[in-house]
Amino acid sequence: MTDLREPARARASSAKRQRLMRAAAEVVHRQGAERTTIADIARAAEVPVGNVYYYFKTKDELVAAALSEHARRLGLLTERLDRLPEPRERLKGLIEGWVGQRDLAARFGCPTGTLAAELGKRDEGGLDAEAGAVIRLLLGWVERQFREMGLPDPGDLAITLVGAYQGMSLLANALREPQIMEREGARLLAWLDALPGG
Amino acid sequence: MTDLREPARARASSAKRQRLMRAAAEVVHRQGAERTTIADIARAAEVPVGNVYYYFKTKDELVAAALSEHARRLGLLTERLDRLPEPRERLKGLIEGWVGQRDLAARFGCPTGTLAAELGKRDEGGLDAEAGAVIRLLLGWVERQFREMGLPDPGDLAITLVGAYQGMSLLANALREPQIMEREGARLLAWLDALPGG
Amino acid sequence: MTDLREPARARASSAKRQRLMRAAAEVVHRQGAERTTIADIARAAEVPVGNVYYYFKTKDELVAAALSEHARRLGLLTERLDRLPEPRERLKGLIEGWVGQRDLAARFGCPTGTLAAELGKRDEGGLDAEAGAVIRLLLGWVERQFREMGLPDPGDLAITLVGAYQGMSLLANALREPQIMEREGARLLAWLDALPGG
Amino acid sequence: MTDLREPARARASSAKRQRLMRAAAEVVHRQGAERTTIADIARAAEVPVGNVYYYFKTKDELVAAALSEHARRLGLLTERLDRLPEPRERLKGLIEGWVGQRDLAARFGCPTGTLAAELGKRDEGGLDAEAGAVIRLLLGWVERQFREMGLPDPGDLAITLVGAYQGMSLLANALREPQIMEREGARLLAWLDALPGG
DNA sequence: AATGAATGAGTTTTCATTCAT
DNA sequence: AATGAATGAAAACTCATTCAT
Repeated sequence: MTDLREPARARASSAKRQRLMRAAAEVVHRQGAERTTIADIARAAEVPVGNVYYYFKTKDELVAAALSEHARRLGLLTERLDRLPEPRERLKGLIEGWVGQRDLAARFGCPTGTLAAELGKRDEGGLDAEAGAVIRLLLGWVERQFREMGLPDPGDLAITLVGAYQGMSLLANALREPQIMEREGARLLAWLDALPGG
Repeated sequence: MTDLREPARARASSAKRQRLMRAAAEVVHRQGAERTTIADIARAAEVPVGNVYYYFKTKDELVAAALSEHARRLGLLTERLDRLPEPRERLKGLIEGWVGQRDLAARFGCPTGTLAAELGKRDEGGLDAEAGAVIRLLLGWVERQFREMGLPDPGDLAITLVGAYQGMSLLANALREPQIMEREGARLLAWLDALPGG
Repeated sequence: MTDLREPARARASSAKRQRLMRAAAEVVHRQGAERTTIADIARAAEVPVGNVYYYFKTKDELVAAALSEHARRLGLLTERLDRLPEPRERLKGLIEGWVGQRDLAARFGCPTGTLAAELGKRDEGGLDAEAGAVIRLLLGWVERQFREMGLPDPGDLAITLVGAYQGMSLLANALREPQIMEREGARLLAWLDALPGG
Repeated sequence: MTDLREPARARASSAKRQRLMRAAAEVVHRQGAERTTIADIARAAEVPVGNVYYYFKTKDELVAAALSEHARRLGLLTERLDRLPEPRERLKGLIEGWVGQRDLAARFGCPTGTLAAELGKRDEGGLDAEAGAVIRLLLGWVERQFREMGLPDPGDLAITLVGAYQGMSLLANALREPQIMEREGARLLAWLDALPGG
């Protein structure tokens, strides 16, 4: 009775599109892009298969949508972390976030990393580049924190930190051992603390 | 006409089996397990499609064969490295090997790591465990070197080193930047040198 | 605000209907009935897809509309030609009109002829008969000219002339050679001139 | 018991491929390329749908196969006609062949002509050119006969004759009147007889 | 009348696996 | 052991038509 007059159609459509994006992100994370069928995503989003194509013209567009959903979530996370006063604290918050996801990571890996690995095997479509772009978002944010700390080669440090995350996710996943995330997370926190800078 | 025919069947079969394993390793590395068809592997191995099933009863067995081919190669590498007198030198040799593969890694990632990531999304077949086992081989060897160096927590150190390798491979691949392998490789070498122990 | 709104609905509907008919004629000529989607026509007519069904209940009705649009255009042409005093001149005008369309014909064939050929393969819906009817309009008009010239078997002559047109259009189209229209057109003009009669 | 030792596989495969080509030619002639499904052709050839793709990788290849089947049949016809001593007699034989097919033509048009018209609406795939090539085969043969008769502009005469055939087929088809084929056939025979030359 | 969205049946295509020699 | 061929179950995608306002 309150917002009923807002454009119902646009709302519904938007909502469905969002549902599809989220379902795509989830299902693709769990099953991989190749093993995920449109029907899987449609089912997860509770949308009839035929209707999916009204919102996304091809399966690749849905995979791209999954990627931007991950980018969006990354944006939400960094936005929250940006409220912390110290860059070092922000980075530590990031790592704690990673460790907090250890069970999911040990089961399915990093959503963006595993997707990038899978898409990297293609030589058409350009989806691989889109996956790379999402990872670059993360790298960029991390680099900014290191720069703000006044450290030299913040780009390299970002590669090291994000690389460690990707590596520990992959190992935790391959060995199905969430504890790897904990141990490596602790090591990274200590490493951060040992770094000089503000 | 004398000894040439004796083990003809066995020999031929063995040779073909090997060709198929190697082809599987190569093609799966480049295309991913899911996007690789039996026909792709057969073509690469120059074996008629129908004949593949004489050697491997299912596609999964071929993927497993690709994994053991990677394990075999890892074995060859560590065997060679084991001839070095110092464990620290062996580890440095390992890292140099990784960096030497930077272009391949930047294009297709680590063969075992990307395969493990892909297979990790399955919940049937147990191939994921086999991928994990290959990675464990590497971890075990690395751990032995650290232990031989007399360092505490050699298992954790192995996770850190191998994790760094997986992470830098993934980033190099996702961003298509082989230099990442060089820079991170240099960092790892310096880290090794800075470690105490024999 | 006075008379502008009176027949607003009818007027608007009429205009849209006409736009749709014309778009259907054009697009179907270029793409063929089967390859043309309702959305194609809607887009060309700048009418929202859902709205098309207000004016035409089925796709077949739209194809029929394309046919009557062609009939209408034929009517305009013959009306204009009918102002010429001599039937022979009218027929020559007709041929000149065909030749004038040589580039379009070489690209897409005769609009009615190719549509008749396509619809002729159906055995339901009766659209094939409607296509035949449009061709009969042309044949009838041509026959009247020959009759007015006092020639025997004017119906057969009409078949010959219109058949020559359809044949040259098809060949020009199949070979993508507009010159065929010119050469055959010239031959037909000479043939007409050589015929006896007023 | 006679030819049993000929390579059974090759024979079977060849036979099936031929069956598919013939089925494609027939069904596409009757239904048009666009309205014909792979399943239609498979059914007509009594081949399981999935197996069709062993012989033809795409539907377009099947349509191309239909075209070359028509070319093959044209070759058989002209080969037979070439045994006639006089080029004029050969051409008359050609026309008689056309008239002999009047019922089929009145129902479905000229197989090659209608297919060319349909394919001419595409702008990708190059099938339109293949259709044109088949028509060129016919034009070339006809032109050779006119040339052998010592007539000037044999190419133009060929266009006129083949054009008349295509036109009369189209009209007979559009109006569903086989008699058109007869009347126009008779006219063409008379026209041929009236031409000078050997 | 108008319109974005929804629906579902149909079509092409792929491919692991099996079959028949 | 070897091999071309066969099979059938998916899967992506299309589109006429209908629906809900």
